[in-house]
Amino acid sequence: MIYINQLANHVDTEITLKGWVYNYRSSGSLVFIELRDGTGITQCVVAKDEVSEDAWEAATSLKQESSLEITGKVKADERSVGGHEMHVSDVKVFQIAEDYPITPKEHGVEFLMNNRHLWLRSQRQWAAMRVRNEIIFAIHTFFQNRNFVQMDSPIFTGNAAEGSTTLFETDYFDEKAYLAQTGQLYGEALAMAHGLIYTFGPTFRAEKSKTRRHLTEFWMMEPEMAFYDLKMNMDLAEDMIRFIVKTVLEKRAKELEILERDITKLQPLVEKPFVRMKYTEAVDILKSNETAQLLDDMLASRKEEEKALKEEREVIKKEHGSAKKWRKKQIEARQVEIAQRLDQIEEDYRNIPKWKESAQNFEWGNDFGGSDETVLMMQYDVPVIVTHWPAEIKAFYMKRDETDKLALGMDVLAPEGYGEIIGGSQREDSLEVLEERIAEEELDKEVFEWYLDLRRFGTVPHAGFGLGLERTVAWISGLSHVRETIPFPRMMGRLKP
RNA sequence: UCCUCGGUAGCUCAGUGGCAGAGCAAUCGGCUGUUAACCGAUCGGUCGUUGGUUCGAAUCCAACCCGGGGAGCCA
Repeated sequence: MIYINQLANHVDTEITLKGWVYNYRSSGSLVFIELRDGTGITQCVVAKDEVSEDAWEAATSLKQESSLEITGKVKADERSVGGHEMHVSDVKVFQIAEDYPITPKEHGVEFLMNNRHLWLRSQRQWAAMRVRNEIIFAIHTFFQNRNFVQMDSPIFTGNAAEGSTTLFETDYFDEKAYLAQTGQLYGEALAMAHGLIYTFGPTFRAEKSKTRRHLTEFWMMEPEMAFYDLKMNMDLAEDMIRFIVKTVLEKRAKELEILERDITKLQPLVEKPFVRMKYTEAVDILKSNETAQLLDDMLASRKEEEKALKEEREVIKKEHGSAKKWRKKQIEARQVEIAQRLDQIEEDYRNIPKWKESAQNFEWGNDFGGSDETVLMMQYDVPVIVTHWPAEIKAFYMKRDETDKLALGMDVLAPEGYGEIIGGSQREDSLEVLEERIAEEELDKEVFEWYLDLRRFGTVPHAGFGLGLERTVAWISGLSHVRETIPFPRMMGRLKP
């Protein structure tokens, strides 16, 4: 089989491609077929007087997503997508697809989600899945090269790991079982067996979150390392993220281009070190005059943008009446764009004062809200690692610093408002302290006995973290919603397809 | 659970009290270099549902259903 992404090796030779019609245009005795075969898209040109009557009949009967086999000579052609073109000598149809629902026009979210099984064939979705795959492969490469062993944590568990989150309950032979919300506690057991391990699998959260950052089923990669402290944990997380970003930039440039990703936003973190700060510093920054000023400036720049957009809208509105048809379309498209941006600005007007208030009045001891993360991250072009959190707002298993007030947790926040992509910590390694915590939080000690064994039999300092795959894919791809970063997203109210 | 925006043709939308509309898709015809091709014609409706106000409701009111964004919670 020859695939479209290998066309450069077959210029001026006759080959056969198998695939689907991505788009179709005809012009009298010429037919242009944009063929996709899973590896890419190329244009195939069929000329009536160069093919048999049967082949011409087949070519003119094609519709979007029809499946077919095309034979022809590969030509280098600048005019064509991908830089190559097929001069067709024969066309064989597998099936003519009738009324493919997703046309090359715009569609709404609900419609596309209902047709997710078909939407995956579209260019942007295709590119996003390729980036996802590259990220997964980069993660495995990174850890395998460092002698980590990939092991799997169970999906059915008998108890919640942290007590706080809502879990999916299932019936397990008349016993209650929950779908795992993290593999971490198991990861710790595995690290005590192999030293360096990572788990990679689906996790489940039954929270009723309807936002662009949440799924009920998502994939998490969780390394756990014996003899690692917080500093080593941070270094590992930073090295890993840098490796992932570097790899995607190198190997998936074409996909990032399809996704219209502004890669200058990713390049800084290939060379620059990440920003590291303690929670207390982060709070100071949030409450600072500089942050307040930044938000005021943001509001002012929105006002200017709004004025400019409204002026532009008036100008093109006048032009519209006497414009030629193609220009009219261009104007109409631009008007939709302007309307959308104005809506966004309208929302910013409502949000920015709230963000400012939330940041200015932030009280030490609280967890950061979504807006606080955004406001903090507006000030950096590389990820920020926040450590030393108030112990009360962090999980019982996190080790505390010498003051006993601060947990040695770390959150890695991605730039551009993508939020928390990593949460991790150095783990509490003292049996006594851990027993105290469990009592304090009124957790059922019984279910943690096996976990406490890890502290009874050769306990060591250790640390680990969890990387949210979909948030990472969204950030690197520049996608605004995690639902486009997984083939079949599961979220509140969405179980099909 | 709460806040907020929305639901009109297969799709994307316009229509804010007085004849149900446009573009795309589909169907037919035209065109030898198209790039979301273009040009002409045809087809296409339970205006989310139920009830109310009104001479008259897609439009106003109420309840409910469904979806988007956000809060809380989190990766």
